[in-house]
Amino acid sequence: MIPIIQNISKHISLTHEEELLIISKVETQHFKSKTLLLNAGEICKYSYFVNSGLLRSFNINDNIVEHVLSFACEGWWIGDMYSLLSQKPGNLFIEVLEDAEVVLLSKENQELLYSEIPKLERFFRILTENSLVANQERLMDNLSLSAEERFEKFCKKYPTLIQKVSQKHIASYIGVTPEFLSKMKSRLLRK
Amino acid sequence: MIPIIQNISKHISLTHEEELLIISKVETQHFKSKTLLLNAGEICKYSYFVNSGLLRSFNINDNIVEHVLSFACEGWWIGDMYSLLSQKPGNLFIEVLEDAEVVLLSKENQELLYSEIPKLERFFRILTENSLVANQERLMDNLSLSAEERFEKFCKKYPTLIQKVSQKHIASYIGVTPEFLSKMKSRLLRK
DNA sequence: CCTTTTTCTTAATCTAGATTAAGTGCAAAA
DNA sequence: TTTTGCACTTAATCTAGATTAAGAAAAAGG
Repeated sequence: MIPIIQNISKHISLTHEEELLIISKVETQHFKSKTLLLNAGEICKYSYFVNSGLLRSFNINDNIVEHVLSFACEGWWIGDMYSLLSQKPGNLFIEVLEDAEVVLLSKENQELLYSEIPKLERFFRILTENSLVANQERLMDNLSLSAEERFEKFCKKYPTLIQKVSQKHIASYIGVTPEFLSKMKSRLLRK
Repeated sequence: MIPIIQNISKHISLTHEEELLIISKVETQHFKSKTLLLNAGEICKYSYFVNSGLLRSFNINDNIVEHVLSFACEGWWIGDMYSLLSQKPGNLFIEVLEDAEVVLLSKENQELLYSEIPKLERFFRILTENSLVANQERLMDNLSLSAEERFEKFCKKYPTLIQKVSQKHIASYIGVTPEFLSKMKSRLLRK
């Protein structure tokens, strides 16, 4: 079964015609590691659904430090929500970390699909709600937990990512320097 | 015009019957300052829409330190999204900071309204999307900006809240101690 | 009105995590 | 095979912001 249809079917049920319509409105592309799907300053045109491989979104602040907003591997959606919704230039980069097969859904087609298949409003509502819940938890964790606690939580929550993602990107995600993460790791091992 | 209908009408258009149906499914209540609408450990039953007054949601970590997740004044929605969606006990408190008139929409009625007025899926999708965008920005700001920059951004973004919200709650929202916010303020004034 | 409680300020001291710097290991290019 | 460039480690030093403490100011409550 086609992964993106499978993903959507987790929350709503689709007729065969609806499935075909959706498939006709997306395109699948392959990207090599290190490709930038989106550059800061650009307007985000697509929602991306990952069939295989690994992506990340991040920004770069005034001091030229990168901060990872999210990772996306198999079965995850990624994009620059701000830019996609407002159709203004965003601050996010989206980069391929491991050769990836990605399904692209353009904003226009997404809106077209909303009008053809109103149930999709529900699907994306639920998707966004879950994303918001995860984001709120991460925000509160950043406010109230120590770096070590955040790291341990990350390991428990995303065991598959720890294998795949380089340490410096994990450091950036949990909000510490790579040096400090390295220090924490050896401290944790010594226990 | 009824504020909650006005709010919903910002994103979708409602017939008169639909308006009446919505109104019949919500209840309006008055709460005194310091009332807790929700306690950590409880299951959140309602989405709250603020007609007047001021609320905040916050959690308390192991060290008994409070962290503000959000404020809500006139025209804003608030709730414990995690608990509301999962119907599991949450970690958020929702407290009244200024005597408030609040519209309560129960989860059951919200779902009933989704089936009666499918357009509402769209409304809450958009509401959640906007909330997610704001949350992502705040998260990235916490990762990449200094406390002073976060404070200045807060002042620009929520000029009305600065008047109403006590300094210790603003400190908690931007992620510093009240002492340090006080120090920053006098430092900024000296410039 | 006065009393009590809470918020805010100021200042000294402390620390988690940043910065800087130097070195190691390893894979890709050449 | 050498070289070049990352990713990671370790360690010394530094700093933004926390903690502690105590007084001043404001607000709440009788």
